[in-house]
Amino acid sequence: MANIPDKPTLDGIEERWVAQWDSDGTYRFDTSVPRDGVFSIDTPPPTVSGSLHMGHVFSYTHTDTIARYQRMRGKAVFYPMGWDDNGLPTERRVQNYYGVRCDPSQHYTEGFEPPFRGDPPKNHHAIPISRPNFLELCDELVELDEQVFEGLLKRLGLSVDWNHQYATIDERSRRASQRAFLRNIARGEAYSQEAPTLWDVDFRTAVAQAEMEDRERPGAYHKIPFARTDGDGTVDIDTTRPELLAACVALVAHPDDERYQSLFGTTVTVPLYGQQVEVRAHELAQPDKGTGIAMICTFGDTTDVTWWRELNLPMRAIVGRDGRFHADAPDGVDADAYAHIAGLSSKQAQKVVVDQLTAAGLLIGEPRPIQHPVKFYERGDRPLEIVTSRQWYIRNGGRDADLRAALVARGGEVTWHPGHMQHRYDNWVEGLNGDWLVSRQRFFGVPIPIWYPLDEQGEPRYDEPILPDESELPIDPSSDTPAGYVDDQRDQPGGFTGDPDVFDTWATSSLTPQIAGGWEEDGDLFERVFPMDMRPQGHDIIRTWLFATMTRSHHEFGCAPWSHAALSGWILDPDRKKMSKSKGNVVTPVDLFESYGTDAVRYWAASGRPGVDTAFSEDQMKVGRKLANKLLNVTKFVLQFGAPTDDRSLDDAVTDPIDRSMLAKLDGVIADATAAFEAFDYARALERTEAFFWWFCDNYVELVKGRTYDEQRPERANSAKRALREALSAVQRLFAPILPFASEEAWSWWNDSSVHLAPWPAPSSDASTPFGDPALADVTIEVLTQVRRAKTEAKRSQRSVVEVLVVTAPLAMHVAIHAGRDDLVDAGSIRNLEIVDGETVTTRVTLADDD
RNA sequence: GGGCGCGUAGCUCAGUUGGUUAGAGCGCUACCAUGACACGGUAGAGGUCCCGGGUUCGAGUCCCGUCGUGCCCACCA
Repeated sequence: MANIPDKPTLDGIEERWVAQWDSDGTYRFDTSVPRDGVFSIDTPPPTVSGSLHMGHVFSYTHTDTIARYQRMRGKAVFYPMGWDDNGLPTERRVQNYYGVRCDPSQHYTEGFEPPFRGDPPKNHHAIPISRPNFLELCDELVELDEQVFEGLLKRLGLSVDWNHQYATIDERSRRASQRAFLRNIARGEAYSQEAPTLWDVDFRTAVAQAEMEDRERPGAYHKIPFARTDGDGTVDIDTTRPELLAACVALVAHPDDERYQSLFGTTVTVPLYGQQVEVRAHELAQPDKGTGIAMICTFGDTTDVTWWRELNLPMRAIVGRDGRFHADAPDGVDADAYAHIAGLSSKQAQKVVVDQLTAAGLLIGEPRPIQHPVKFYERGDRPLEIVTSRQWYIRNGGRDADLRAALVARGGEVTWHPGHMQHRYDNWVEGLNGDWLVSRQRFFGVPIPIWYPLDEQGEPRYDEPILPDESELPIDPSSDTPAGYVDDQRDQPGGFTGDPDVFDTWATSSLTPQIAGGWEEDGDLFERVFPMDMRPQGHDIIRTWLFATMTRSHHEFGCAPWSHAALSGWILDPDRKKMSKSKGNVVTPVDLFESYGTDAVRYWAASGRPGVDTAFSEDQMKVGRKLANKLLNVTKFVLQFGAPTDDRSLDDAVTDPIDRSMLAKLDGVIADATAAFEAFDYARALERTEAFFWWFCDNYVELVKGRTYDEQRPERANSAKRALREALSAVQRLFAPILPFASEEAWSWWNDSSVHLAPWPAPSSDASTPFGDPALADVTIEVLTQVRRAKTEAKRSQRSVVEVLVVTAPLAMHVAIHAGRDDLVDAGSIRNLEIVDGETVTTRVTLADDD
């Protein structure tokens, strides 16, 4: 305390304060505080297999400002950190880092040493290793990555309580994930089903609706004639997927379509393959598309699935899980014709079929190229196929209007920041067309905790799954044995088999409030933090993370998992395009922390309003650095006068109307900043505080500086000193959530404990009896500005002396000018001041000659 | 096709129930070493608030429409 450096500097303060906060436990969550004194945050777990990028810096800063504000308001802030290490990105990173690949057929090797730790040579062939060995390497690498991330996030100044950490693949998460799922099953909210499923043929896994995206791809309409069975000519259809003719099970047209009325119920013959299919009517058929009549295949797209299901059509599946056409022809299909496409990929098959059609004269005209949206897995490179497979689902309203309505209503229980983001949630939930597919055919993930009995033929009895007891969790059904069986019975007729699949990563990350809050593990903690106060996240994952979390909480607890959802925007390149990964990595966050200081980078982040896409701007960081620097310097200035010795109240000690005016203005700023933070609008709070701060430094401080130095009149000097310290204290605390390092540094020069544990500033007066007139000082400042202008225009120093200043002002303002008269004379170096009556505030400045 | 944003100074953006002369920062220009700060300070130039209607005494702000732009969703024959 009272340890003011001669030359304040921002350099090195991050390292110093991070260490101090760590050792002081400044951000430790007080586990004894009851729920209503807690502010809990459902922190997004970053994917640790990537690198920290500007998007993290941006959105984590936003959350941190709210956390710090709430802490200063006296809340016990539960601010945990999670690591998302569950899923494909980790799987890939482990492969690339160690030069291995997971091969479930391999046996576990005790003490396995990977061939490389980092950067295997390009020509290295990945070594196949067992699933347990692979998972061990995952754990090892994830641990390393997490340490790096923790260091970076501390450097960013996050006020996380590092005692509360979890990883989405750790034992606690696996247990929570399996437990929640078993309860979903018990209540009928989860079920397995053999059904057509969107399938990525490269990843060999099923894909959920939330993970799909449309991409515009070139295609072509092929017009193909189907011979009417009654011999009365042909029915021409348009298709972009002629290779699926063998999978055709019906034709369909709209029930009201005049052209096809007479055809409904009749049959036609599929060209090349000869199967007879019926012409059916369905509302989804669009008369204006193609010829208005379409072929239904099993399956070309999701509409086919709907038609197939609703019209009770037969199945002629031809595409396998590897993306290749089955070896054998489906029922009713000419085997010789089918042999031409057996074993081919869709793309190869299309070429063959088109050639055959052309040769047979069955292609009407040329194919007409079009651009059309095609469904892809968001990580995939080839269009999704639809294959039939057994999968697990969790009900999410996609097939149940009541549940859907209930989930939309849950969305209404959450306050959205910004509010319009709720539309995206509603939009998504209302557009669901199926339940949530949670099983994935991957290795690294939380295993689905299910076994199946095998019948005498060795076939699983899926309708009688064997479930573990909750007390056994987490389990891995591929290595653990269910109660009542011995391990020798695994995969034997009459024995059992483990479900080979793992959960979708969202099935686990949808439980972050439960995992972080200690659900069923630490009941005392859980009661204090759940439902949580805040879910911060990107708006791009409303349909996945946010909705999934809502769904799980709805099923398990019958409530929304949080009361506020804060959606952050994107980082854009300076040219307003979405910032690409490659560009974002050119300048790393750490480089920026070192160039401008962390506070400066946070200043840039906090100037991006909630939910608004924000341009990356080093210029803004420069401004932030300037601001942080100014905060240190003005603190030094104010504190150099020493602590006032009188013990009078602020109201008694601050006697000068200019000082009281400043404090009244400050009260307004505190009220605005508080209201803004209450509405999660850190950007507005910053803006208000910053505007006041520059006004304070440039005008108020300059105006009262002379008086503060004036030892001849201690009463007047004391008023200024008290007002300066009062304002400084408030400003440091107002900035603390945004600029935690500079605020702490400046605060530490005259306080013993952390600014981050100091109470959020309160107005020094209430609205009914204001401290003063906030506008009063501005009259004097306006006159001072005009004097400065005169000096600038005369190209003279601001210190040059004004021989005579004549101020013209309306009579009503004379009181204000008289109030600031002495300060004005001092700040403007004015020898003679006259005040006369007039319409507006104008000045006539007569400068003294240079000496 | 449905939904949601955004369009204010060269740039990035404020502008909270409609209320005098539309603001800030950056950038630009000129000037100043003044006792907290040269990682400083002072001032200046710069705007048909996308366009067109309407409501109103009064519209950047409210209503209708057009245009531009971005995102989300959608059954893709």
